[in-house]
Amino acid sequence: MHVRDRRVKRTQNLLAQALLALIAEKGYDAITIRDITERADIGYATFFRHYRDKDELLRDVADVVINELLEILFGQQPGQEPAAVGQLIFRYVADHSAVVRVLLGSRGPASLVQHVIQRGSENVLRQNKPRPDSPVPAEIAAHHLVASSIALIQWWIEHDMPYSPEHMGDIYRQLIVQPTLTSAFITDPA
Amino acid sequence: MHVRDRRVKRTQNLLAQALLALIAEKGYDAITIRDITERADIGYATFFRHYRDKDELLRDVADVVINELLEILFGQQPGQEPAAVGQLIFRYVADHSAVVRVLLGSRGPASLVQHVIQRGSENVLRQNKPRPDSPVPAEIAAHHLVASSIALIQWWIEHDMPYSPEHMGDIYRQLIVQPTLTSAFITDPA
DNA sequence: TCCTTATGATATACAATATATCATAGTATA
DNA sequence: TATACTATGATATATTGTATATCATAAGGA
Repeated sequence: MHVRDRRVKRTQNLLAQALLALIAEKGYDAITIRDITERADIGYATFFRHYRDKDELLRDVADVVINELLEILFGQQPGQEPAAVGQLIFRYVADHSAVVRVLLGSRGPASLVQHVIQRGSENVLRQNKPRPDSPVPAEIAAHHLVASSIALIQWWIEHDMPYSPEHMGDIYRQLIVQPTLTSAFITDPA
Repeated sequence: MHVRDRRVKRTQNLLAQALLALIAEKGYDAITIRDITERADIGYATFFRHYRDKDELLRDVADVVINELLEILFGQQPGQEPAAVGQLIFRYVADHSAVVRVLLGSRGPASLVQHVIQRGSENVLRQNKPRPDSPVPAEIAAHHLVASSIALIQWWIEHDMPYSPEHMGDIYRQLIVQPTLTSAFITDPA
């Protein structure tokens, strides 16, 4: 597989850049393929010579970022200090925040989940007293609590609920509630 | 505000039921408004007399579930045992799994995030040894690790990165890595 | 240079959204 | 129960966006 035709590379690059710019401007759903091709200054029909639809283009753009992040997370030799990985992740995100923001910025019905997390977090903050000396801000802890609860529910549902609600309640407490409360909130002695 | 016109109630109910059924059949994106109205046996134009678009109908359906879940989580008197809340959540989800599955079932670009979580989880499982006696299954722990990492990144990005990568690395370790590793995996003594 | 192929411009078929109109049937309320 | 109200169904239509085909031209690879 030699070097691709320069024209193909150029076109796909222009389309990718145009998509990212447009998402930042008006969100993914509102974008038409004509929007993309006009912004990229590319013929409309040319789009379909490269991608079946918008989603396929987005996937192509995302793959680059995904692979780099996975490389950071798991590309290192085993036995290396895993303590620094956290910093590496957030440094990478900071360096590529424009793209990451676009890829994580959910909208449409997906923003429903975001809405739930938002409302849930506010409730958590309202009903818990933050621990003053904690390095974990209460706002982050609340967001973490709700977001990972939803993720856990999501896993359970998508795997057809293989464990009982009681068992899941245990997991939920051990993996999410207990660590979050002890590290960021003042636990109420019942 | 008296009781609404029975016809309105009936129409909106039929539309909601039709939407849920169709999502389960072929996914949200593939559904057209004509699909919904035909399934509901409702005139096409009638849809727009109630909702601006598909998303508005979905939001309407979702609000019911969201409010019930928040009620379970935060509707109780303070000072009550918070240990049982986990069970309550998962019991509720089990009882309403059809709807919850639909609402959490991400689509379009949102499914990109799901894809990343999937790939990330596989890597975590590959590179860590599960603790045999843990009540937390390795598969769940891996999913939790990756999903809540992404959620944390999402919070950071959406709040314009108010803390340094080093600080976020600390939070990440304390809130996510350390609890997950100690409860489900055999920690490698460096 | 010569052959290949990607692109631009254009036309067209098609699907889906969104709105308007009007007769009819179902509802609320006095 | 009679009356005024309004939601609905059926239909037509304008508009927008997708997807594909064709052909001349320009750019690229060997």
